[in-house]
Amino acid sequence: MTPDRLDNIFSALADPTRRAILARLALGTTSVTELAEPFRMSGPAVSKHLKVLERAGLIIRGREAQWRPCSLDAAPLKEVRDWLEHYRRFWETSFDRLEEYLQEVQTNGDSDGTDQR
Amino acid sequence: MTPDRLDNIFSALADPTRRAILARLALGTTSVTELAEPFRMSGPAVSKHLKVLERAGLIIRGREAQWRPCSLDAAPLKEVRDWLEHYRRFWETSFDRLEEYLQEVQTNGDSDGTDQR
DNA sequence: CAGTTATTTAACTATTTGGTTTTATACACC
DNA sequence: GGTGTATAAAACCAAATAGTTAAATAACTG
Repeated sequence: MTPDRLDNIFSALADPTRRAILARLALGTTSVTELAEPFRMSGPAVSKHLKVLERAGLIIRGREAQWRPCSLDAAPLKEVRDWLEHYRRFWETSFDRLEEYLQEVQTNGDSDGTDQR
Repeated sequence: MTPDRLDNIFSALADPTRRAILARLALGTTSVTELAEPFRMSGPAVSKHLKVLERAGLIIRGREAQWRPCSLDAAPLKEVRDWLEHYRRFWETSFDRLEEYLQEVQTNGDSDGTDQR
């Protein structure tokens, strides 16, 4: 609903480290240290990435002794899916005609540029 | 395939102005000036947003006299859709059990009475 | 209590981002 | 060629991002 939610979600996803963290969490809940292990990166750096993911609602953090286990929460991805849905027809049907149209616009010079369906 | 492609796509989508531009382009090809019109923002600012979208492959620019008409190219969104697909099961089936699990983790594992929400 | 482990916070730095204004380029029209 | 219009590039700035190291917090362990 709020536009900022998508901002947060997309920008959280715009980093390969964070996407890798999500991929790891898809295998199951785990600790920060274990999440950090595959990366050549300090602990605090990973901690910051987790904060970004948490702000986007993509992870949930528990508390278990001195560990803060992280779990995937894919609910925000549903919003992304819904947003994407608006554009599905563009990559499905009209792509070839779009290409044609651009070809025409680039060579020809008399349209008013408002083609669509 | 390359991880950087998704980086570019997601970060291009992480801005409300740019998503609004894509929404406008879904209605049809148009000029930079017309794209800029709804925003309280200078022309060069919009020009930069278009460059980001272009780098992500989300728009294609033609040339028609002194105009550079922009058109939507939704192909990169297909990659997003494919990436999302890996997580679909998480927002479909297992979400409730995830909630339960976290509930358990947060209340359990706390034998000396230190309480935390 | 002292020590160890897990994690976050603080302070700092370099780079990127999103905006500005001013200047340059490309084309159309007279 | 000179003028107006559409757009991009340059130069600049403030704020955000992604990383660092060092210190603080929180919990277990002996």
